[in-house]
Amino acid sequence: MAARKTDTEQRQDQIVQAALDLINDSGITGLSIAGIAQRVGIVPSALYRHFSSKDAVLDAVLNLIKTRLLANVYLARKQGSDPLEQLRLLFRSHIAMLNENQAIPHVVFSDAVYTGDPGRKARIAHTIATYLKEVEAIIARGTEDGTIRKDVVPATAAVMFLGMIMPAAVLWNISEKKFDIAFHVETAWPMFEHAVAAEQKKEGP
Amino acid sequence: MAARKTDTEQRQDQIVQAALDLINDSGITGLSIAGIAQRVGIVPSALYRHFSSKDAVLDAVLNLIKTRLLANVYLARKQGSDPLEQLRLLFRSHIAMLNENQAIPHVVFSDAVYTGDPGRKARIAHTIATYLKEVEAIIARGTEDGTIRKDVVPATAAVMFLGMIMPAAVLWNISEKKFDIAFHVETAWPMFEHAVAAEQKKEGP
DNA sequence: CTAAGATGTGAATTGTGAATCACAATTCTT
DNA sequence: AAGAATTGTGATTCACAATTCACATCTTAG
Repeated sequence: MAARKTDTEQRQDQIVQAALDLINDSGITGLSIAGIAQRVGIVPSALYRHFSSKDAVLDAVLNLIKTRLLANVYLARKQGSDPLEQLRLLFRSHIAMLNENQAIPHVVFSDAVYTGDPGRKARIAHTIATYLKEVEAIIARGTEDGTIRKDVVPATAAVMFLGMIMPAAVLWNISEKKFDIAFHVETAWPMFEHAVAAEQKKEGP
Repeated sequence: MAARKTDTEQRQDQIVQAALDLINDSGITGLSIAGIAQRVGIVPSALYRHFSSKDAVLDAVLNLIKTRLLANVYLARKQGSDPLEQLRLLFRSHIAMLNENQAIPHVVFSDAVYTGDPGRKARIAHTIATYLKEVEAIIARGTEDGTIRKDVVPATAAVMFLGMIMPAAVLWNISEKKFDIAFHVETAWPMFEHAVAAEQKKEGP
């Protein structure tokens, strides 16, 4: 049954990914060294060859999440032609991300993350703050180029942007996937646009 | 050191309140039989005279939260003259509630709540759904009496209403209370109003 | 090929927190 | 006030999960 020996670097990646998957399935509560090890195909004690502690694994997971979140932002910024379009893309991709990455709300909202290293809470706060700053910057650019109304407060609009995603994630998760997320995306965006856009887009002929 | 003997009913109230307080302070993770007992002033094993298990305590806490949430809605509905005003009042009181009741987001978001009784998740889902239905009903009344635009989808608007509160709660909590929640209330509401109201309120002369 | 280093394994250790139980102290009933 | 019922206590059990450790096995540099 001996597992094939593998580079620490690869193992670390496998472990972090397994941890993320495990959180997706069973939440933070279900995150155990044994569970991770099983998914990776090694024995629990072997995991300590690659991470010094469970906390260290959790930190690595948080880093991965941070990376993915920000990658999303950069992609949207690159692909969208104007600020409003960039936000729309970000909104859609972020929602699409929920399927595979329920772990994000699980980890970010759960206080299980806070016990242990006290610096971790600060680091999560920093990640969220960074994400919000990015959104805020997009909005600020929108107020400058006229796509977004001048009286919109970028910081607040950024929080409300998050407010389209966060409740949707929670509802979708808590309702056993019964919450109609596609409908939400279609109807929430026009509302948000109405709240911030300088002029409404006309539809039809 | 023997604690004074007290009616089970009173003790149950004390225990639920202590549990709620404990969650406020230390999150779901910090919720322990020992911790609750200490706050109540009894010994851990004594708690089992009043609740059959930790799960039973948690269920009682959820009930308390449900009651408080809905009480908020009924009060706002009673005091507000028109639907939009009712929403504004609900928003403010809900935010004000955050100080004492951080436990609500803690409990709702934490998956610690889901492990154990599988019916609990459903019950939480039901509570949130009920809350949303109430908000939705207010909005629907608004579209009828003309305070809210006809093209606003009540269900979506209700989720976005929640979206003003939920991220604020999380940010406030995660930033060690540094998030400027008063500012958020002042600036988010006009945005929401702009998104749904039939006409903007005029300011100044 | 072989020794050193890296990785994997199973058993044992430790800590934690929920739950149980026999017994003690109190409150209540009559 | 005596006995029953209720509530409180301390010791203890139980399950579970993280971590450590001595030893086994693989990989690779030389």
